Amino acid sequence: MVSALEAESGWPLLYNGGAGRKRMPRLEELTREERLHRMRHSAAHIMAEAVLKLFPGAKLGIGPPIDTGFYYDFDLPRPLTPEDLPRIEELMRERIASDVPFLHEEVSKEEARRLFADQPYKLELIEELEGDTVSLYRHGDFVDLCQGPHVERTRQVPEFKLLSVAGAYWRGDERNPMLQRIYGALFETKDELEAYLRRLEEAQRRDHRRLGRELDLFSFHEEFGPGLVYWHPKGARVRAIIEDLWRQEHYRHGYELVYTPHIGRATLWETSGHLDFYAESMYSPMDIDGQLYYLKPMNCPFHIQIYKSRVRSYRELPIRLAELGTVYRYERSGVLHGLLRVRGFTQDDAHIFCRLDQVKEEVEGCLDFMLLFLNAFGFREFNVYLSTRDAQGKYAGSQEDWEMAQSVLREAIQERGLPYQVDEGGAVFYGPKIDVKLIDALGREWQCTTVQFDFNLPERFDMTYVGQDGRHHRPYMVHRAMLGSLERFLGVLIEHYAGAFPLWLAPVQATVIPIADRHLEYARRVAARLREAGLRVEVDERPERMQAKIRDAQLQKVPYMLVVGDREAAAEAAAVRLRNGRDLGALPLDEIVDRLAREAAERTAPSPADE
RNA sequence: GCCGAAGUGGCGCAAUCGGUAGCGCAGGCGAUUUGUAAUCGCCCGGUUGCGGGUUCGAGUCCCGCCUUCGGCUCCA
Repeated sequence: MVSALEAESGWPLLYNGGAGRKRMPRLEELTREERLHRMRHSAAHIMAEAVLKLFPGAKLGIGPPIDTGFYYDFDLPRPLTPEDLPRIEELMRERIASDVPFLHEEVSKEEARRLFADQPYKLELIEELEGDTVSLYRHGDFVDLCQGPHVERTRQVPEFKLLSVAGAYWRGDERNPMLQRIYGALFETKDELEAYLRRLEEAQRRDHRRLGRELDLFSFHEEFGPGLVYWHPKGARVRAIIEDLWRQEHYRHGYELVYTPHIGRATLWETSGHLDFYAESMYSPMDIDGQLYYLKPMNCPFHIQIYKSRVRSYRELPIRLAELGTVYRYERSGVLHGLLRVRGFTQDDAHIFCRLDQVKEEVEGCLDFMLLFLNAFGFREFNVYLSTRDAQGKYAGSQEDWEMAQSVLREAIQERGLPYQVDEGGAVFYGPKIDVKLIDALGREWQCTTVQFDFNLPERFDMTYVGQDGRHHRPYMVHRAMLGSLERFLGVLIEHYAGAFPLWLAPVQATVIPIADRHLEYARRVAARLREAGLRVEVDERPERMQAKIRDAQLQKVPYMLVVGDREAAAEAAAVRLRNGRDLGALPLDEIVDRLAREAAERTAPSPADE
């Protein structure tokens, strides 16, 4: 039986073949998400068809939609090069223009095996599918194992662009063969696609690796060790400002700061269990007087020693120990990425040891502290992930403790009105955790804050406190980092601000620009006045033209340029120019000092648009 | 670690078919003393990532290694 609509359009509008057929909803009846999903998925099929045309022997992997487009994985006789992409795009456009329908069918597994006889990856998928039949989608001569749904006709696939070729393991498992993945971007309208491509370019422009060099913030010296950061004076300045604030705020929030060694004997790491479950990330030991010492990948065992240095009473809990602790971890060479993934980094680490009745308040304290602190850097939006245990895994700690901890974490998130997702089974074996990802100016997510329960280490190190009842009790332990690591956080900040740090963070807050040599002396006096007010000021004394000095200060993203010539010197003033190009004209020196000092003290975090 | 691409003065790039490694910026020196995004001239600077090989001759071709970039995997 053919419906009127089907008869009219000339192709079967079937969504589910066989029993329970229903009409495939028209695109305009769907939500934007559903439409995009179909369009991207269909584009992936069309791309697979094109690749198959160019490489008749190609073996197909999978080709799903993703949140900016689609990809498809192929096993090909030769490596793809970027030059192949336009050719594939061309074939795709031809197919889209031909406007053939997407047809859905259900066939028996047996038939599917025949159909995909020369497609080993598809055969593998067929075997793993449940039921006796499998679902196929066909357009033109191309057929793919696929649940769908798809668009009705190829012409409904809108603007797209193939972006890149990359390697990808079959089914994401590194023991499997490496396939070639083609990524494409696809949006409903040309404007949206272009906006997305512009955003990619913008991200490149903000790349912290590039800005780090241009603004003289940090460097890497690969020949002497990849993944190891060298902070230059200006980058170190920004870091020091953050660290100072961090220390100050920790004291204010009831933390005690500690310093611990960078190495510890093997026995420490045996007790902590790191040599069993974390050895892959640890560097080879060094022999000191016949004893093996390891560089620390974590600070926790050291903080535990401080806790254990004497008997603890329930009265002293909670004990909150915080440290900017530098750790070293082996990361596989292919994963290093600027400041965002390094081999040596400084965690803004803290460990809270407390009683059961204090757990909730402590977790809430962590979240509130985090919100307060990250707000100072202009981060207002966060995505929160709650990782819980699942039924299968092996976990340290009792069932009751886990339930307590998970509900405490959940309530803390909910009470703060933070949007969150639960990652069931995402917990590490020693306890449930909250991960907070901040959202930067480009809408990207960055993992920074983490709050983790630990039911393992207190046990392993036999930590105790003496309770009101005079008996020994096991304290609860919470690991917590707010910024994650200073290296990563600085990398995120650089990209967030596109290098244009707000005044309070800017390594150089103002550059005084004398117009001619005869203004040098006055320029120095201006700088001295500002420095007295605690501001970071430089005088550009180079024998350059004023225009060149302005340009350089601008490129260095210095917030304030203070131009001084005859008129300003006579009036005890400076002509104020902002890095966004705005010219405030000449202002009295007193007013400038007040204005800058106030702005710096307020730690305002203006939107990166000020750049 | 795996797949692909790449590595040429500090930075960004060029060099035909294998035939004398160039340019801009930065840097140094000199001149200029300037009013809101680059003043002019001169000069210095490279064993072409490292090691082998092919060749009369290698930045260019071949092999190995290192590193970076884009992904994958990993991220206790």
